[in-house]
Amino acid sequence: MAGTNARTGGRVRSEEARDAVLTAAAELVEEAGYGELTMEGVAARAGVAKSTLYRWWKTRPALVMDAYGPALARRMPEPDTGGVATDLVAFVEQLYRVVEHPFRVNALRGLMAEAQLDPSFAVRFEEWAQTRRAVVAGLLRRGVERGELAPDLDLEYAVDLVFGPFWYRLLVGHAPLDPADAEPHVRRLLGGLAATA
Amino acid sequence: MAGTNARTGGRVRSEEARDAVLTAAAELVEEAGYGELTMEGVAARAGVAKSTLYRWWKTRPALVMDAYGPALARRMPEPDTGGVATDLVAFVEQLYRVVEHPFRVNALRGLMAEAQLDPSFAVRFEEWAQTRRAVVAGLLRRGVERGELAPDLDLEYAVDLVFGPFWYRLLVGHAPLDPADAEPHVRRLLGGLAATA
Amino acid sequence: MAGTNARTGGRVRSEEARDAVLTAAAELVEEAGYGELTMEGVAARAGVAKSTLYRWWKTRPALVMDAYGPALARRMPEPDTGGVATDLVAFVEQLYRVVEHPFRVNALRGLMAEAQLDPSFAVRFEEWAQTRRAVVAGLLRRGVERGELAPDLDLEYAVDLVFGPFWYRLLVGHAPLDPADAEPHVRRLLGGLAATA
Amino acid sequence: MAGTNARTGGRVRSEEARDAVLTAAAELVEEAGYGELTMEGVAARAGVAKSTLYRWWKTRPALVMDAYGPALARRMPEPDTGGVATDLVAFVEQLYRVVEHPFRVNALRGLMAEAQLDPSFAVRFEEWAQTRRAVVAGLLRRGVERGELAPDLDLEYAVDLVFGPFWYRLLVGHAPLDPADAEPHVRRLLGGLAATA
DNA sequence: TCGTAAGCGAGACGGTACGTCGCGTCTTGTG
DNA sequence: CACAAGACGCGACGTACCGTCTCGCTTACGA
Repeated sequence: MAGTNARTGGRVRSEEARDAVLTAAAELVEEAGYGELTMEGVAARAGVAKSTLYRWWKTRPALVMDAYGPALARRMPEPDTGGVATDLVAFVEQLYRVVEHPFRVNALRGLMAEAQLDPSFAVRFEEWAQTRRAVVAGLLRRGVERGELAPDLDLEYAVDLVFGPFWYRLLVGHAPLDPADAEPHVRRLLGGLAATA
Repeated sequence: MAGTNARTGGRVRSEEARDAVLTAAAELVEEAGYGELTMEGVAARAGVAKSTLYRWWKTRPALVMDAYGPALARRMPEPDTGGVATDLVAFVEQLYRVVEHPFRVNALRGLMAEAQLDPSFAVRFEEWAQTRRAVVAGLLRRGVERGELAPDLDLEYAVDLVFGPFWYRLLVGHAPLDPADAEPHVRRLLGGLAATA
Repeated sequence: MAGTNARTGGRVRSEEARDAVLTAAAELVEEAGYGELTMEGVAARAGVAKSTLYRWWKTRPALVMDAYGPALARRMPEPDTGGVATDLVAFVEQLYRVVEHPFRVNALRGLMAEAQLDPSFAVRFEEWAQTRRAVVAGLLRRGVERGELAPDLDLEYAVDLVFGPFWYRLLVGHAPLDPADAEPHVRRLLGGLAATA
Repeated sequence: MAGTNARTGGRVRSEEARDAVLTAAAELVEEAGYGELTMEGVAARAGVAKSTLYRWWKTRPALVMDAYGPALARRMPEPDTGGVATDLVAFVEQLYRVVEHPFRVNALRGLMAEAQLDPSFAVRFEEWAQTRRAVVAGLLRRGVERGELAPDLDLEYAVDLVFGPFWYRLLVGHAPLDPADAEPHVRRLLGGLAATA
């Protein structure tokens, strides 16, 4: 009665195969980079038929999303320390800490690239990005409610000010991302660029 | 004396072929998007041999860079109105105006994607990005000198605050870019997020 | 006591499924030709599980054999009119009449093809062919006994002279098979090619 | 001016590759049989790219036709000894001699099978068969002109009487083909089945 | 003015990966 | 047991582009 999906008959999906695929995909991204990852290669390393791959993951980015998405999302706590400054610093520090896992950086960059090249994937990618944005948006909203932030704040743009520079550095590589910069960056963000004197 | 490189004969490069290629590349990006652009396709449309293509452009992004680079770089004046606020608004407005040329957006996104997938191109792309960053950096530096901006400003990060959100919106597509937003965005940037009361 | 084979329970075979499969197979041969028939396709059209198919028919030709074998064998009376000429004409006419059922032609050609590609099926196919040869052989043997045919007749080759041209036309398609040709063909066969004058 | 095909530019076709492919195809038919031959396998053995294979041979039978056609055609002399009996015996003997090359038998059977399964190939196959039929038809026509054969001879059917039993035995395998049988077979063909007494 | 040294279109070449299809086997229910 | 469902490993399919490589032809310079 309360059955979620009404399967009747049919061999059950092999968790073994699923795990092997996700592991293989993760390993290949780590070793050779997202650009070098091929469906063929994943299937071979996982000891799995290509048809099985395509049965469950229609495209390459969908696969990597599944292999990396959880790992990437896990590291996304919603800090709630009572002050927007400390909340933001905590979040941004965690954000910048991705550089401590170069292969995750690789995956992130690859997924972002794919989203540019494949419109159908772009949709899924944006959805994922929205889940991350929601965290920061919530955090900022609390700051507004507490009167810590400008009441006329454009939340959308404010969130962009957090993620934008992060992605920009990640993608262009002109400057390093350093967790130690989280605090000064947030301070600047809150205080603005203009001279206070 | 005049010729620096010591050519001693040989057919001269065909400007006709060069133009046909760049036109074809631009058209293909416009019509089908950067992701669909292939060297094979460009050669076919341009009525040019593949060997000619590869003689002058080693890779796909190098080609698109040539086809769009000028257009992308041209519209990047260094405003100098005497005030950092007006300078910034002028620049950012111009920046956001790229959305009025959807195919340029397409090209920008494609080049960014390629930079993620092809490390050797990443270098060229970063160089190009630096030329754009230099404009903003100069503009901000003048602001500091004039005492309009905080004297301890981290120029690098400040530039990221201008370009970061721009690219982030361009790439993720969660929110539109609107030249009309240039002024409020800059105002927020200068004033910071914190409540002024 | 009544049952010869000692089945001790278990669901009984579904005649419904059997019929659905044979019908589907026949239809597919008719519609798309033997070459396009697949086990997968038959199962799908019959609304039957692949496992059921394989339980009862090991191979594609075995299936088609079951679907068409009866129809092909049925119309093969052993005429016995008292004269070899009339017997032969009756048989050959009946043989040529297969062209009135194009899908049976299709099945015959497909089975012949399969016999060339699958050695294990070739055995079954030859057995089937032998049952048909036996009819003609018997008919001819009676002719020899009655003194109508050459006493030193090579029966094997004589039978080949009946079936050979039939199959050859069926398979190569260079000339039509026409039941009306049965009589002249038999006359020529009996009289030989050499001038009688 | 008299140029047969007006090629202008383009790398010339590699005879090396062509030969490697035809050799590989021939070897594979010999070793494993026509049914086991795959485009993939031929390409691998020939050390040639699959794309090269498909560039020149659209289908598997087209390839085997090219690999075996010449060999099969070479052995097809047009005997002209002055008498239809000796002409026929010479031809038929040569025909039956194919059994001395089991792999050619394999190829012939495979091609015949393919012609049944692939309508588009059937056309090419019939054309090839016609070239062989023409030889026998010519031979018989001379016999008619010389008064050796019945003047009202149905040439088409007469040719079928030569090839039909040959193919029938080749395909069904119920009886061996023996070059030594050529003479008696032809004798029977000319004299007919009916008792001469 | 003529030879040499490019550039050019054409297009074949060896490759790699693509995404699909059908195979025959298997593992689940349920009847 | 039979059966529907359907996932699985497998192998070949035919296609698309890749980047490289001959070809024969066409320019332009400079000796």
